[in-house]
Amino acid sequence: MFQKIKPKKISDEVYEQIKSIILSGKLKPGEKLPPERELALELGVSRTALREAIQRLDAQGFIYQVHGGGTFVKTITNGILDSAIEEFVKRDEAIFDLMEIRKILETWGAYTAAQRATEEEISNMEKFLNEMFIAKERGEIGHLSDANFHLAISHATHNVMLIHLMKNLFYWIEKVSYEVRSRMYTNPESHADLYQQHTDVYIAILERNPEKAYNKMLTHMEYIVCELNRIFKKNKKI
Amino acid sequence: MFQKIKPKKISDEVYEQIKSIILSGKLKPGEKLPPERELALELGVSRTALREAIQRLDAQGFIYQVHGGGTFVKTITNGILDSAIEEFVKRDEAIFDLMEIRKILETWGAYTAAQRATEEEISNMEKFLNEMFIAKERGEIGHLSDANFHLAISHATHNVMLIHLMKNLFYWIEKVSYEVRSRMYTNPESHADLYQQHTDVYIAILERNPEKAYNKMLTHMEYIVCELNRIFKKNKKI
DNA sequence: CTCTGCTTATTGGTATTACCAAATTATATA
DNA sequence: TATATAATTTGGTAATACCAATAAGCAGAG
Repeated sequence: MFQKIKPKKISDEVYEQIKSIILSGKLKPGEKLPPERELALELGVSRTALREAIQRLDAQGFIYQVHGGGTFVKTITNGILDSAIEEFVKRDEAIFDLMEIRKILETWGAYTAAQRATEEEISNMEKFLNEMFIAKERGEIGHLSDANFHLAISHATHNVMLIHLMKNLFYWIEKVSYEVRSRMYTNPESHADLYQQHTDVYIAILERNPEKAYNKMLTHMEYIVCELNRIFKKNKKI
Repeated sequence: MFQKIKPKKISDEVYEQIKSIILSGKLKPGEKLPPERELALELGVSRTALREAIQRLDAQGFIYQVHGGGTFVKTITNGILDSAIEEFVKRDEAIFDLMEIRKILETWGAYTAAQRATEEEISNMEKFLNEMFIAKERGEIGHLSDANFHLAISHATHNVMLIHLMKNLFYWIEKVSYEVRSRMYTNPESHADLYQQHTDVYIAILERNPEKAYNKMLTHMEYIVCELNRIFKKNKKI
């Protein structure tokens, strides 16, 4: 009934106004904003509050500033700059933290999928497995099918939290798959190894063998971590 | 041959330093940064330059500020969990899916904490364990200490992603603890059982026994799920 | 007329000081 | 022990000053 009142900072209001003007097209990419001192007067605020708004606009990729030159609207084709989670996952170290999380979630996921998967869900896994095979034969990377295969397994757990988690992590799962797969692009044997590992997981789920599914997924995850260690030339405790 | 020289603003350097500290896990979600005047002195910059850095960190989702209260590290994994959390809000039963995920994350967490915990982290766990004891003696519910104890274990894994995820889930962990504990409020024996389970986990970590820590946490989690089943009078596949 | 170098003006970046306002903590009182 | 009040802490904004990078204007040489 009652909404919590969140008082707005002056710099927040300035930020919203300038952002709105940019997004509406009134200020176009490359165009210059009025000089800070002038704009502050126009808005009826101090340079401090204006600059704080401008820092936020800068951080999110709307504008850029040239010392002594002026403040300009950025072209938005580059998109908004990375959020905190994107900055976080971008780092090599975070990939290993993510792999630790994935290992525990996805081994359990395989175990539980072997118990709970419907025929349709198993078919869905097979579909992505087939796509990986085709990609292998064609010399394609196949990272999208790989990530989708893992997502299909999480669906088969019927755990809505895991499904949401895996869906939201999908972009980074795909990225990891890409990193690993593009390195073994030229090595058909590794490609075949990877395909075999996914097949082993699939067969264990098909056989309704939870322990086997768990172990096969564990083997796969550890293989990925090894490859990542090789790629990043790092040693991380797992 | 020649690289374009991009001079760094002071506020950019401040931003990079604070960001790095957060991403590395040295500052954990919910933790407070030093007050601005103090931090500016420490960094040897003006409050103006510091605040400009802080606005950028805020804009990207690393930190948040409370007027009169302080500057705090934000949970970075909000985007990963928001849609899953919406499920709990909609359906009470979804809490069982959360418990499944907690079971696997926290058993691994206990295992890994037993391997990696520093003395300070173990002390921190003990602090919350003591608070639970005092709550038990005083006939208080003690759900906040309970949830903090679990969070402290996740801190000891040194997995930054898990730390943020567990902090995101803190409210729900606390809520589960409250539901379970307030039912056994009048039953001193159950209260003692719960305290004992937490103590067992703590001792296993103190003893640096990963397998034992894992098993004690598993026992604890299964106990909680049983209690929740009783409370919800529901039968859910585990 | 064009190019180069120098000077001046403009504009972003930071520092300092002061004060306001919201939250937190400490203290006094019922 | 609980509540109300006062004091302190801490973020938010304003004003002023000055530094530093860029842009624009101008003079002189070729």
